[in-house]
Amino acid sequence: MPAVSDISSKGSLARSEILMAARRLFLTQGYGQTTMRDIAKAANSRAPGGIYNHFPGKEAIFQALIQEQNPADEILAVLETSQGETAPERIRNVLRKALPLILRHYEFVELAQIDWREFQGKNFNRLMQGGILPRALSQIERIQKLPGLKPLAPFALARLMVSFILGYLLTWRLGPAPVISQLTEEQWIETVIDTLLHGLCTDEKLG
Amino acid sequence: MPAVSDISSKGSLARSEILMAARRLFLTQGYGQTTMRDIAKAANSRAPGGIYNHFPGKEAIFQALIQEQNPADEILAVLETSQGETAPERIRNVLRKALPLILRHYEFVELAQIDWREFQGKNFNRLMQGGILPRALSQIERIQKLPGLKPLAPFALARLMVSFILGYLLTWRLGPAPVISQLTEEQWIETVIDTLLHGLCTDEKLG
DNA sequence: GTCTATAGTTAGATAGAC
DNA sequence: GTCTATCTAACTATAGAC
Repeated sequence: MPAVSDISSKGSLARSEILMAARRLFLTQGYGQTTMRDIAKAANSRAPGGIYNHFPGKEAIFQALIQEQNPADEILAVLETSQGETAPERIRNVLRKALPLILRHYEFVELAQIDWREFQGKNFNRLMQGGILPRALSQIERIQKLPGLKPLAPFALARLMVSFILGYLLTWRLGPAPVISQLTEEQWIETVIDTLLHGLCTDEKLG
Repeated sequence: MPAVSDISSKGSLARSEILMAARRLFLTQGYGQTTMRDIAKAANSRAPGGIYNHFPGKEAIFQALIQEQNPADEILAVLETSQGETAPERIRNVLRKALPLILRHYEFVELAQIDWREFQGKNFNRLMQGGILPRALSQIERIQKLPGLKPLAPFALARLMVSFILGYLLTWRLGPAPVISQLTEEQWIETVIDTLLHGLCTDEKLG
């Protein structure tokens, strides 16, 4: 039996079947509406009791999803390997890779939302405390010091970039189809990046 | 006894006490963790059974919160009364009013989030179907036709503005204190609006 | 219209055979 | 490590006195 604290024990087939079934149900039905019986049945019709050989309880299943199925490494890799001599080039290159990447991991955004509503963001914050947040912030601060940007307050670029990414994700998910289908995903991404870098206005300053 | 479908029956003191107590608990503990007993106790130590004189069940309390405590009218008023000859002026005027307004109603954003996770956005969508979404979209489309903007796809301004607003709200709520406290709320708002209108880059085009 | 008391259900979790 | 069977606790909702 894998010990509760044995994070590395992902080898068990049953364990990952339970995780996958729970993930699907949490995302489609919500956490509160999903019972241990639901999870057991969805994980190859197991017995509910058997789940407790792998997880001490329902919340532990959710915690494992946040800890083990997050895209943090991929996103940090994009930030830390981005190319470009000027800040605008770097920002464009980062967002061109990061936006589609996060879109592909949109389900994790929804898990984070569940964590926020059900557990006050406890599990997501714990994940961030593991060094992810400072690593990301310091990378963005480095970009902010490159040439090509207007003067900005400390961390302003970080907030604006995160703000853009979140706004893009949520409007992608929530926006009514007639709006979203106006452009392809690639076209929307270029539009968003152009707006962040150069704004909406024509060059003759009016506003 | 107020009929279940009698939307106008907000006169009852007990009813609004129940709504306020439920709202507070849903926001702090989450919907799933809040029981009818909790709500009854928080609403002046009522008996749980008494709640059923005012609402047919727990979900009906939540529905009433979404339907009756949304800031849609105020936001539409900002859109529909905004001044300015050019698009950039209108955008700046709208966002200067709308961002602080929505920030003051941030709790409603959280209620919408609960609706999204617990009820697949059913109640929020029902609210939008009542004419709010088309009214807002048509106002933004009118702004997009004013002079001063680069050419944009249909609805692109709408998506970008909503995206900006959502990103601003969420980073305000989720951002770590060291980042958010760099500027005052007014300064952040001006920074966000300037970025949306004119971009992050210096005027010599580099990116 | 509000209370007490409770019915009826279902949840998370456990025990012990295999 | 998985099963069956079951425990205990908590839930929503109802019935009926006042």
